[in-house]
Amino acid sequence: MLRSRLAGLYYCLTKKNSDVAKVMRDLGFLTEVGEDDPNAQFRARAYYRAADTIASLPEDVAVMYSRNGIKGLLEIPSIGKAIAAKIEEYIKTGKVHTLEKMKAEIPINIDELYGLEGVGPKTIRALYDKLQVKNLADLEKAAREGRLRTVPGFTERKEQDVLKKIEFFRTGRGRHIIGEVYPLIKQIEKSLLQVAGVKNAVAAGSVRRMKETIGDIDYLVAASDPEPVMDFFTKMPEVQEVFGRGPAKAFVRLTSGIDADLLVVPEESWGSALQYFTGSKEHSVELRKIALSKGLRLNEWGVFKGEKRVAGAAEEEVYQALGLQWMPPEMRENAGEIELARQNRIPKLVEYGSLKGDLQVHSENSDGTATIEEMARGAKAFGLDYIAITDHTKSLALAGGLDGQELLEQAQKIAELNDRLEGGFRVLASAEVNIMKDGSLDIADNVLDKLDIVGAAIHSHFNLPVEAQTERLTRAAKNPNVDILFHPTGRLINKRLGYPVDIEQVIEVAKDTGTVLEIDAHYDRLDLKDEYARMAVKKGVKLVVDSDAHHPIHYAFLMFGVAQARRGWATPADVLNTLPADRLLKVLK
DNA sequence: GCCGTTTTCGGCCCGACTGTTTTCAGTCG
Repeated sequence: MLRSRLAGLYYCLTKKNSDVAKVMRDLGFLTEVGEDDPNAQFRARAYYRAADTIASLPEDVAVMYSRNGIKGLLEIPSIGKAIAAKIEEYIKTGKVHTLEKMKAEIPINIDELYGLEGVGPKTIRALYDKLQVKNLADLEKAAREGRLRTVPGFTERKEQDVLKKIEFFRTGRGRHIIGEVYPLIKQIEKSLLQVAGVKNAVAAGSVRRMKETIGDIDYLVAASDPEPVMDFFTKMPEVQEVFGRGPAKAFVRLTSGIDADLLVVPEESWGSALQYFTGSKEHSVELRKIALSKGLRLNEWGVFKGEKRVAGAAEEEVYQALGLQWMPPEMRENAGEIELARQNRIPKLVEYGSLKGDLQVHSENSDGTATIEEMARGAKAFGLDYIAITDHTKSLALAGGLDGQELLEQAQKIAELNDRLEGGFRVLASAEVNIMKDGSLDIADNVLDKLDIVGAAIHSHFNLPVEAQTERLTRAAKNPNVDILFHPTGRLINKRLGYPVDIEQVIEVAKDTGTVLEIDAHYDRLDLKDEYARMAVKKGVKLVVDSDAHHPIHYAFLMFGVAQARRGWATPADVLNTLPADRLLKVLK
């Protein structure tokens, strides 16, 4: 008895929402693949919905279960009796009988086959039944041997398509880091605006929502005659291959390996089309349900009452027709924003271009490529009023880290530079102090307290267990000289997960100590990520958005950091470097 | 499988594009 209770407790502590959500997604997927009855798609959808809900819960379902049992689970929307029982089973035993049975019946590699573009559940079923295709390798082999075309629905051409898609999937070109493709996206947007007859053009989709990575680019164009736009788009020099083209929609792959869609609508549908093409899908689905409940119908062409269009030209009027306040695209993830819109309580988010300073900037004195003065003048030209020079410290030898004496000398030079700089621009003496394995710092407190501002960061021992890593980070936060934790989770998007850390505990400690958490705006990092930024904002922990510039052109990264702050629902009051330097320093005292 | 100011049963978001379908299923966003 005791043993089983302990086992239960163990699972409670180890099953994260992402694990439970994965189980739900697998159940949904196998339901779609394995069952033919017309209701299967709705059961699958119920599983997917539950997965999404669980993934975005602020607290682990396992913890909620340990507190209130099944009853607690049933209070979660889109979780009913059957799914609650499965979650309970999973928390207690680490398995779900139904799922195991399905997996035994159709032993396919879900992770590999789910999400392969153009190959849906029905196709996967046919492939398994006819050719025993269980994974990507099987699929590739069957395609190469020309066996795919024996499956109904497949032709030689589709066989070739599958091979291309496998290649695309393998080379990891599925999702692109937004900062890497943003210039290209904007360049094409601009050239679409130049096409004769075009009234408006914008990259919608995840680009407009400013997600950290994007799957494809969704261009929306307003024009009365789609033909010339379609022609221009499919023949642009950036296009490698045209996948499809209808009267008002086209799909292409660009030479840079990213897919782009185009939709052309008349001006009177611009707003509804913009809403539709911006998404997220989940957000749009909710809007359409609201439309239905009001006796309306929402699609990309407008909001309709019967046959009559009652809104559609502007996004604002679409939301208004549904009884909702308009909201910034960065919030549209169906994560509570619709309820706020209903109550007219959408927060005023921190604005692009509203940052007055940048608190993580490197110079050539460590691993930067410009002098402090060049970084200062670059920041001024960019429109900032101050920067903090945060060169690395001595234990980061690779980056040419400074020791205490060198930091103090640098502070003296910064003071002299400030006298020389015109227009009230200010450079703050600072450092990106290295957090050691035990959470201590590599620079003495009697040096740190002479700097204007101190950031601390982890650059080593990434593989400590979560408890040790959390302790290490919170110990640094508790040092009264530390003002900011830089890039708090250490992740590199698409390259490195980041060290394991209990971010909720870090946020708790930051709240107690008044430590500020950074959103490092470098597009590789965007750390804190949107979700964690929102947790911090919710708890009242202050943020700063920094470029992590190693050259003056890197100040342009700040917009991606502001985007993450906005995705975290941060207002100007939540982001301290929207303040002038003197007020910022006062807050940090 | 979930859910209910029309319903505890019968719905479940909506439209475009593709292929070989000559009236629709599969897939996508």
